[in-house]
Amino acid sequence: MKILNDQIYLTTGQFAKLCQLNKKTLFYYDEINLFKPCYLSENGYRYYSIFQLDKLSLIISLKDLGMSLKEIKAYLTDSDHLQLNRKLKEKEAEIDAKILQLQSTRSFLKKVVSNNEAFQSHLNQGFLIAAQPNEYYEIILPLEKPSGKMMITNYLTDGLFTGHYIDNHHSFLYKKVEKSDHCIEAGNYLCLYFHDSGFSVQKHIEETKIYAQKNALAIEDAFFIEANEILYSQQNSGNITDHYFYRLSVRIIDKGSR
Amino acid sequence: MKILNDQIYLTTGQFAKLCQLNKKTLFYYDEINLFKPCYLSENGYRYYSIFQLDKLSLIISLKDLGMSLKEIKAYLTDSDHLQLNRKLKEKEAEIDAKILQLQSTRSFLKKVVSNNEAFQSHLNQGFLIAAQPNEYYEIILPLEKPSGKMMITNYLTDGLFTGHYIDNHHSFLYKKVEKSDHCIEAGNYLCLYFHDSGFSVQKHIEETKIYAQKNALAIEDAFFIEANEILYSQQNSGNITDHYFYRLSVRIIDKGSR
DNA sequence: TTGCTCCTCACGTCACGTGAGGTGGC
DNA sequence: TTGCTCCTCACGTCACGTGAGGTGGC
Repeated sequence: MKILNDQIYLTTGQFAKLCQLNKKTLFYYDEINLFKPCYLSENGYRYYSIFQLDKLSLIISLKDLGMSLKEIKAYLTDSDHLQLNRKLKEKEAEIDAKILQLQSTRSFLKKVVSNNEAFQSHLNQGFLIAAQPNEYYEIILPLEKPSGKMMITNYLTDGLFTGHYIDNHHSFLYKKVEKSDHCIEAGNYLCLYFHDSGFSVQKHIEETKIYAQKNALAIEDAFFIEANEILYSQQNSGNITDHYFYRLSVRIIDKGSR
Repeated sequence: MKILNDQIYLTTGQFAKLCQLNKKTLFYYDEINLFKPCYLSENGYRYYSIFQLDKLSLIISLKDLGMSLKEIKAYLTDSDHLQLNRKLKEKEAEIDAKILQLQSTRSFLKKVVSNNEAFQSHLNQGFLIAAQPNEYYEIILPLEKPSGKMMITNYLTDGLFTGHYIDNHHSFLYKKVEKSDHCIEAGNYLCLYFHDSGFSVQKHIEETKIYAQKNALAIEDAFFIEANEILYSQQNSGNITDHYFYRLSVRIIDKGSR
């Protein structure tokens, strides 16, 4: 710390500690002319003023919002002042979008956990009957015409959980969405959690039909197959594989409605 | 696209497009054994299954939350399943903290803009009288004992706007905070926006006193000096300097209360 | 004087991105 | 066949982080 003309100056180390930054970060910002000490002594020591904190705070905030240091520099050295204000106001809208994004990430993580828990408790336990609420899906890839264009463009940020629909006439891949015209109707479902290669799915469908008949359960002919690759690859880390944990489910026809 | 045993496989390029990722990112994830194609053909072509999307989605989500790929790999290959679920639940709490952080960043940007606008319209326009609401501050560095420990530890995420308080008996640096014991009392303030080195602050205080006397304004003896380095360095990009744009303000004593 | 801090320089690292150069399926 | 896509390999880049080795102020 140094006092000169009634002003306080901090060394690189002190200033870095104040900001919770690594000293080398300040060296780097100095080197690329993004943020320089306000005073340089004759022996080469860098001195920062506390009044510089707001600017650094702005730099770090913009960096955390995903801007590159080059962009930030362009922002802060733009000679048009009004533009800086305008751009900062735009950033406020961007932050709102990021918050929505984070909220959707949170709900995704929640679903991953509950899906994992379902697989962990039911895998290889045979058939079970489970109530399910309405769920919605969109078709992403009709298996009938594999040459067709794919319909989704932004799966990662947009949708959660993919499945394979099979009935007597159709076969397609779907992804679950919040709301759509296609509905997986609420009701009781006959479910089977199993581990296999996708290639024996048809065999499990046949087994399910037999089981239903033996137990006098009337089932629809629409089968939903969903996979959990997260848990599977956890147990078989890193290896290339086309085997997964699957859940097969088919709706039990409500006797009252017949 | 390739169909094998009723399963659809996508090439690296197709899968990358589906996920809005760069192909090279998938190559890299393969190389570090984080996320591998489920099938590798004899000629070395990578094939991905749509069922792998959920796992990639999880990886990208965790990456966006700031985790390194190494950490994520450790997460996903931990043989203890329950731990994965527990860790993911922890992440949900982290997301809430991030949302709060983003909200405070947004309010910081707002303040930066309105502060800039004030400086832009009032700089070098002479004295003006402005009404101010209550504001609060904490003392961060008493100038009397520069050897003392600094009191703030996390300025960047925590506080906004630094200033210099001067009256007949004290001189210290403060930062503004949401709420504290120290208050800059609401009222009308005599303000001067000027550009200078910090070193002539005393001169401007004297000028202000003279101006007040001439105009029959009773003022307190507590002067608040705040700097705007963001706008200043915008005009003088990259150069080392200890000059800033300053605002000096002093409260006008309410005549009615005398 | 001792220990701490400052500096520069060179190299490492993380997570990719960018061509070059060659092969291969519709 | 043409054009598009696939691959590997090597190198570049961004934003630092990590020592090495030497100086300098309380």
